[in-house]
Parts: sequence; structure tokens; C-alpha cells
Amino acid sequence: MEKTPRAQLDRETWIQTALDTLADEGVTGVRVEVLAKRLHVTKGSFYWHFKDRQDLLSGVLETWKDGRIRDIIKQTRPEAGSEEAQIFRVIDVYSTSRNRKGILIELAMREWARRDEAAAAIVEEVDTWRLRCARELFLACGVPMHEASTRSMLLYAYVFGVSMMNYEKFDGDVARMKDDIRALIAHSQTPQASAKD
Amino acid sequence: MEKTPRAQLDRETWIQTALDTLADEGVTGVRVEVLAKRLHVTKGSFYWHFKDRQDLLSGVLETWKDGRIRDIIKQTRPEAGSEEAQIFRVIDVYSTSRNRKGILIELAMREWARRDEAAAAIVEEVDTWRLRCARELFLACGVPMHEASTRSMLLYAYVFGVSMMNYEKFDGDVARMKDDIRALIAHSQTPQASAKD
DNA sequence: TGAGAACCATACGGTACCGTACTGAAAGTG
DNA sequence: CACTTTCAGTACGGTACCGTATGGTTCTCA
Repeated sequence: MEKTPRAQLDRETWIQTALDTLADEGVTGVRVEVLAKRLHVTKGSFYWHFKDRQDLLSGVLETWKDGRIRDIIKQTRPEAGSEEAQIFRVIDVYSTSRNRKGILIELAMREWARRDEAAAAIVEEVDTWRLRCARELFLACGVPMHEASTRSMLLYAYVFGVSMMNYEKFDGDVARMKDDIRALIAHSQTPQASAKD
Repeated sequence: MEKTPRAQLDRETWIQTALDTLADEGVTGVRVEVLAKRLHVTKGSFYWHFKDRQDLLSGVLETWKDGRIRDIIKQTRPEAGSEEAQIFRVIDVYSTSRNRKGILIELAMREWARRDEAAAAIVEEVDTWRLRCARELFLACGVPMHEASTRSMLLYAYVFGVSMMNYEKFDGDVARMKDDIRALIAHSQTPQASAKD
């Protein structure tokens, strides 16, 4: 992925490397001379493909946005009868460490959005898509409108939040806790028979 | 707070300014020459109070940790009968924009923790305290052990997650949604009568 | 095969940092 | 009032960046 000795680079390659670096170091870490080193070229190449650093960052935003929107649409495409399974899958995608890089990019993106108008607009667009798509799933499960909105909001706040916590030292069966939370978010009812006392 | 013309500075002042800068710019933004400018001195002062930049950062971590632990203990100190109100308060502290700076520091801290062992250890310690204290509150409300663990985890994941989302463009009564989520997290029962259809 | 386009390397000036060494001034203390 | 301690200023070398200018390859295609 970054060892082709004679290959020519293009915008996409630079943007992908920028995304990798974004995940590892955050926006402030995506610096042109660093990326160049990572790709085994000099920045002479970079400034041929891009006007300046900002040009690259704009490309990163667009690429990420398109990918995320395509993704959420695919994940929530109506599959009559299995809507609840789809909700579980949406939660799992960002709850497991199977998608570590995606989660890191997600967090870096939001960190970026806190300090940059353009990034904030992109994240807002993506979040809106996600909330709307998840709500559709809840509606398809028979959940009424307002509650569907509420649950989709809780769903995303939870998955992002949990990816930011350090709970390794907390005593408790974390795996089971996560299962219960997932059920609590997805079901109209409380986790069955977790009742009082 | 940063206009005393002849005053001598001490470690605490530098650390406080570092925390302010941390909230605005993240760890990579707390640079000694920048802080010096903000305090209207030169870095000659800084290097008298601190060995180097890392020394300052360690101080920031300790200060933050102590403050957060003191805080959560205070917030969850048993007040027989009003445990549920206390849970609501814990949620509100990080869900409203009344505590903007605290939230920004919280997020910056976790961003830092993703790339630094020392910061990660501090955040883990703070999170563990919070989860344990919140669980005590749920236990005092009569919630059984495992569910108390689960709910306190959901509580914190939610408040951190929601502080990272951009949902302004999402159509829905966000204020009411937040109220419902709070109730869903706090109550043993589902939000009463939010029923189906 | 030769001219132009596409692509990358090299070299440069400029800025923003870190950390050190040293100097200078004010505050406390006998 | 000397004299020391406590602080802050100044000046320096070093690194890591950004962006530009310009030259050198390699590819394309008539």
C-alpha cells in the first residue's frame, strides 16, 4: 500500500494516507512532509497534486463524507422483517474493536470539527443522515415517531461515547453489560426480566 | 485572570492556563511559548517553574484528576431519598451547555489519552471512579447490581457521546428527546407511557 | 524520435516551536 | 543597607514544518 517503487501517486493515494494519519495523530498530525515521508516521496509530489495543505484536508472531508453516507444507507436499506437485526448491526459496527480504524477516524473527525467550521458542517451532515436512517429502522419496527428519534439519538451518542471511555478497570461483566445496553436501546421494552430486585 | 501587571506567577497559574488552552486547542496546542504570550511573560518564567513541557503536562493531568474525583464524590454523596434526583443531576452536568468548558476539557483529555499512556491511565482512573459512584446511586435506588453497572456505563457513554454529536439539523424536539433519554437511563422502567403507537 | 505533459527531487526563505545559558530586576532577610 | 533568593527577560542553536521556484525524469503520442 506504500511500497510501490516506481508507481505514480494520485490524489486518492494522498488522501488515503492522510486518513490513516488522521486516525493515528489527529488533524494536526496530517502534515505534508510527514505524509511524503510515509509515501517515500518528497513534497514536490504533493504540491503537484494539491494547491496546499488545506486543499488536501478538503479532499479528506469529502472522501470521508461520501463513504460514511454510502455506508449508512447500505446498512439501513430496508430488509423487511429483519429491522431489529439491522439495528443491532448498526450498534455493533461502532461498538466492537473490529472496526478500530473507523472508530479512530470518527473520533479524530469530531475533534477536528470542534475547531473547524468546514469539518463541523461535514460531521453535521453525516450525523443527520445517520440519525434519519436509524430512525427509519425504528419506525419499521413499529416504534412511534418521537420515540424513534429519541432511540436513534441515544444509539449514536452511546456508540460514540463508549468508544471514548476507559472502563477496563471497572469491575463488572462488560460483555454482558454491552449486550444489555444494546437490548435497552433497540427494544421498545426494557431488557426482559432485568426487573427490580 | 491574566492581566495582573506586576504579579509573580506560580505553577498553578501556568497549569490553569494550560487547561484553558487544552480546552480550546487540544494537547498539541498547549505550547510553552503560546502560554507565555497568553500570560504576558516570556518563557524564561516557564522554565523556572517547570523542568520542561512534559513537566507541565504531568501537572495538568494531576490537577484534572484530583478535581474530577473530588467532584464526582461530592455529586454522589448519599442524600437518602433523593438518589434519583442525583442521577439526573449527574447527567445534566455533562449534557447541558452550562458546563461548556468542562466538556471541552473532557473531550480534549480523551483525545490526549488515545495517544499517551500517562493520560490514558489518568482517564481510566477517573472513569472508574465515576462508574463506581454512579453505580452506588443506582444501587441506592433499588436497582440490582448488574443492572446498576450497566446503567452507569450507559449513562457516561451517553453524556460523552452526545457532547460529540452535531444534531442541530436533525428534525425532532431535541429538548424532549434528551429528557426522555435521561428518564430511560435513570428509571428501572422504560419511560412510562411512551408506549407503542 | 522528438516535443510536450505529467510527475518528482532539490534547494531555499520563512515561521513557530523547544530548550539552554546567561543577564537583570525585584522581594525578602539579616 | 548589603546580600541572597526568586523570579522574568534576552539571546542563541536546533528542529520541524509550510510553500515556492526551478530543475530533472519519465511517460505519451504524433
